[in-house]
Amino acid sequence: MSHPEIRNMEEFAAVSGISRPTVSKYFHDPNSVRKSTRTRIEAALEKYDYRPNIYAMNQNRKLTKNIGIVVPYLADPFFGEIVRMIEGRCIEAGFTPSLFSAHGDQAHENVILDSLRSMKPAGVLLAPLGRQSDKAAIETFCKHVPTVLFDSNIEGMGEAFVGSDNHSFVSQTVEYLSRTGEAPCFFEMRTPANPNANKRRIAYLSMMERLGLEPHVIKIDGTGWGFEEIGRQGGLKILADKSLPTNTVLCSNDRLAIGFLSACCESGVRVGRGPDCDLRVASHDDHPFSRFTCPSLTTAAHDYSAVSDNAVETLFRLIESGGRLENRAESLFPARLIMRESA
Amino acid sequence: MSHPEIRNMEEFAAVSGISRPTVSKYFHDPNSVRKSTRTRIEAALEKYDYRPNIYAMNQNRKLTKNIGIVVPYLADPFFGEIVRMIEGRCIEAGFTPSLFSAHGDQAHENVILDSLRSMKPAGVLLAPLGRQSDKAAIETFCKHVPTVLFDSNIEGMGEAFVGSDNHSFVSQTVEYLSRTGEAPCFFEMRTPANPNANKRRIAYLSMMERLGLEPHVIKIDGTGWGFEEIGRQGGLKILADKSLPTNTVLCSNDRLAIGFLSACCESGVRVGRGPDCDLRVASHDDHPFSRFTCPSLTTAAHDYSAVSDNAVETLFRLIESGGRLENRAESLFPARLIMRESA
DNA sequence: ATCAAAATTTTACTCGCGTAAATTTTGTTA
DNA sequence: TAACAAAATTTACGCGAGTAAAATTTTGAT
Repeated sequence: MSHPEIRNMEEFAAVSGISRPTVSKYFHDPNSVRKSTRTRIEAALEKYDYRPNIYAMNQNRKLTKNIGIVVPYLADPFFGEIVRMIEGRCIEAGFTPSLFSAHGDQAHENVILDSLRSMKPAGVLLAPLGRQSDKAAIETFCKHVPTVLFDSNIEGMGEAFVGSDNHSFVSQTVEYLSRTGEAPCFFEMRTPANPNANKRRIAYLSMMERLGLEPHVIKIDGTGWGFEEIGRQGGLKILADKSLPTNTVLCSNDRLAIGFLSACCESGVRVGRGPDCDLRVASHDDHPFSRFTCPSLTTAAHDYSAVSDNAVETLFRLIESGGRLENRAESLFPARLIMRESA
Repeated sequence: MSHPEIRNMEEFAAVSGISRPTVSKYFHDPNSVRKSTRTRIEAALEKYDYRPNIYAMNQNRKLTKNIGIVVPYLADPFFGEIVRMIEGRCIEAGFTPSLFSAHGDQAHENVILDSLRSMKPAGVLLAPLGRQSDKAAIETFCKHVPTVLFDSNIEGMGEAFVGSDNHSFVSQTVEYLSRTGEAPCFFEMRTPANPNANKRRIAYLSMMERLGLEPHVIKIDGTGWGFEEIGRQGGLKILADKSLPTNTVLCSNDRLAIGFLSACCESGVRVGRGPDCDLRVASHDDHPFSRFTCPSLTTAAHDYSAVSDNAVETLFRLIESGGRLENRAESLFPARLIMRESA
């Protein structure tokens, strides 16, 4: 343990018999000092458990080793999963990730961007709220901080976008559903929080047209980020109305589908592809809970790790090239159809 | 916008015609300077959008305005919910919350505690991994940083604990289940990640004894934080074995129950309290998804906001009293029985 | 108008570390 | 073993603020 308390790098350098700047070098890269020096520093570290003051460290640095991660809604385990992978990659690369959730609120997102700017991070991975985002605020932010957008794209903002290819999701589900049974209608929120929803609707319409099938889009009411409840209420309503045009429902995303399945259960509608079933339900995202619904949810899966890895790698490239890239690249990863019991 | 770029508080003070230390005071509390001064500073702020360097700010402060929030597993929306409430309270009170998730990993938890120490936070709200936690690391941490434990208690660590009263959860569910049908058996992981699980088992046993009923504890295998999958696998097994001693299953927590329900669905076991049902299933936590299971899950609910509010208030008291409290208080909040369709 | 108390502002010094430039050490070659 | 370039270390100075104590201004009562 530490007999005398070490207060700063000066004192630590003294007790380890090395000059302070050399100790400073050591903390930035242990391999940048002679082996004998390193050994002595590490011996002293054992005895005195000193750690540099991060505030003093970052004050005089042009670029910190911080990386900001911003997601729109952490109570959605989809983002929990993504964050876990992204944080891991950042730490491996020697960065310090800072996590923020807008919790579905625009004002909060702006506050986050604000405090993120003052952190002078090396870079930021931003999954914006989407429709609810304050575009001007995000644009200003991206001008000052090297930013890669992910999950949800906002045209022209950030130095790059990494996400999933919505067309790939929908084309696979629509193709599968219409090949194995009645063509699906499309179940979505009237005012989706997220631009991905719009792309999915468009993909549905174009896919149906290509297959020569008549599209049906069912728009349900509801605002906010409680998608399950919105899906459930919307589901209860259309099931009560018996207004479904087909026996196959394709939900825009898994969280809506989870709510819809709950409505089916409550309404006594049997979901599945068996002969005794009333309805087939499929969806998109491969939400962490989608395999535990009843019946388990047929869906199209994000390539979580490809998206995470690519987002992080893109950000690292961006940081290395000084915060700007020649052209704003959009990387879209294809989906993988996950066949389960619901369709 | 800003004609000349303002680089530091010195320059900003110059353009606003005030001395730098006064400007410094303003940023710590706008009401601590004369109104005329404030007006001039705010006018300058409009023109030059300057913001103090947080690293320089915190370097010379004995106490920062940061609050650390650590949870064991963010992909669990239970923690997403709690975090949302806690962050809100911290921001209201003028603190800056920093969020960390151990992602179910001890090494990661230790890394977090480590980097948290170097942030010199005013206080930390820590929901430890539990059984997987490195007790020594947590003890050391708590000696250096004012810490309030929440959700999952570790005897004697931190200056206080705030959580839910496990006995209240279990007594209500057991009482309800045994009053309205067969007495429940208790479904849990053989090696629970979390001390709450042990308290719940003990509460089950004592409650059953009090009611003069024979207890049955079913322990399923599995490790890690993928509780749903563990519950599902365990469920599939005992349903295949037909080894259930009663027609009523009380799961230790909702995530296990979600997996168990999925197993029931897959095995064709009808869950609910109706006459045509095979099994009743209930649980504890009121997980955000528990109302969307099929059938919806009867459970005992945490008082989310009471726990969040109390944890934050306790931490504020702790900070105000200089980091130590006379005695380590444990605040436990009772559960509320939520009757849904599954039991 | 006067003056002491209170509130505010300024002076002056500190904090802990980054970093360029100067210096010393190390390793290699002749 | 002398010479010398490369690597490592030290010297010396700066960063952007916090903060105690001194100086000043404002306030309020007479």
